[in-house]
Amino acid sequence: MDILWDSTGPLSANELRDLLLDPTTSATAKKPLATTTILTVLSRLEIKGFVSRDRSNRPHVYTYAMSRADHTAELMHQVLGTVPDRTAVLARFIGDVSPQEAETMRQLLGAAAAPESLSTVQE
Amino acid sequence: MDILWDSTGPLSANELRDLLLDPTTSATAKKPLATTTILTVLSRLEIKGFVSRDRSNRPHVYTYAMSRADHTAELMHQVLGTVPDRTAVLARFIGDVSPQEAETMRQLLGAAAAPESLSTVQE
DNA sequence: TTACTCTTCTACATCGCGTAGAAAACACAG
DNA sequence: CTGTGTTTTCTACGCGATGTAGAAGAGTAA
Repeated sequence: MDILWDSTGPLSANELRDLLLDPTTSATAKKPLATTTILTVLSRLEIKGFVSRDRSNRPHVYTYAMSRADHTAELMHQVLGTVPDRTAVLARFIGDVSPQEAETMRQLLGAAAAPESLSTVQE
Repeated sequence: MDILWDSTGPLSANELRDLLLDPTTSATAKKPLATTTILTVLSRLEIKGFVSRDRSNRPHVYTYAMSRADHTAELMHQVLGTVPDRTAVLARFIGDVSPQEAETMRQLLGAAAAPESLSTVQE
């Protein structure tokens, strides 16, 4: 569901529907969906704050409210937030990342060492 | 649901039921649940591999199959696995942890630097 | 064998989600 | 203005997961 959307930019329901048929943009080749289906889904996503829509022009165009990376990171934080012992979880988590990713994280952490430089890079 | 369980050790359904009433052990003060309810839930959790049960003695006792920390960490990995650009997500994720936690992670990463020392500490 | 405890089976309501039809709201050509 | 095609909203259905529990079956100690 989110998968469909998380890839592209501002789109109308019909454009989105077409993209879903296109194997180039949609990994899992889908069967055609009714436009209303798309609309419904988008509405629900809007309610949940995952997408924002521009109502000014008739074919409303929708945009994600949060980049996929942001959203996923938030999810991870949420998951992490469900436990009392965050450190233990982080230990397990880190124990399971690939060496490359560990390196990546080390760098990221090094960079964000000072609380001042919290300006996360916008992609 | 998991919340109820994730706190304690090997328990029987009835013990668990009682614990759920006890505000000491259960954060959100609940209303009494039927024992069968507990059993049902435990069975379902067993099917999903979240708990294991000892059938040898009559009041079967149940234990979590995975520590909460492990489970949560796994969840986080799962979430992370849903995206193509893991680095971006990690960047956001790390950008949002508290300085203390960042420090913790730095240490954890330092420790696990060499691929040999993958022996995650068992709690 | 009985009486009591524990477990399994079955069931029902609710919820989120994927899907879409019917109807309402629009917008533009005549 | 009015019809006609497009877009959006309302409503709905099926499905699977989940919370809840009663009825019935299995075990066990007396």
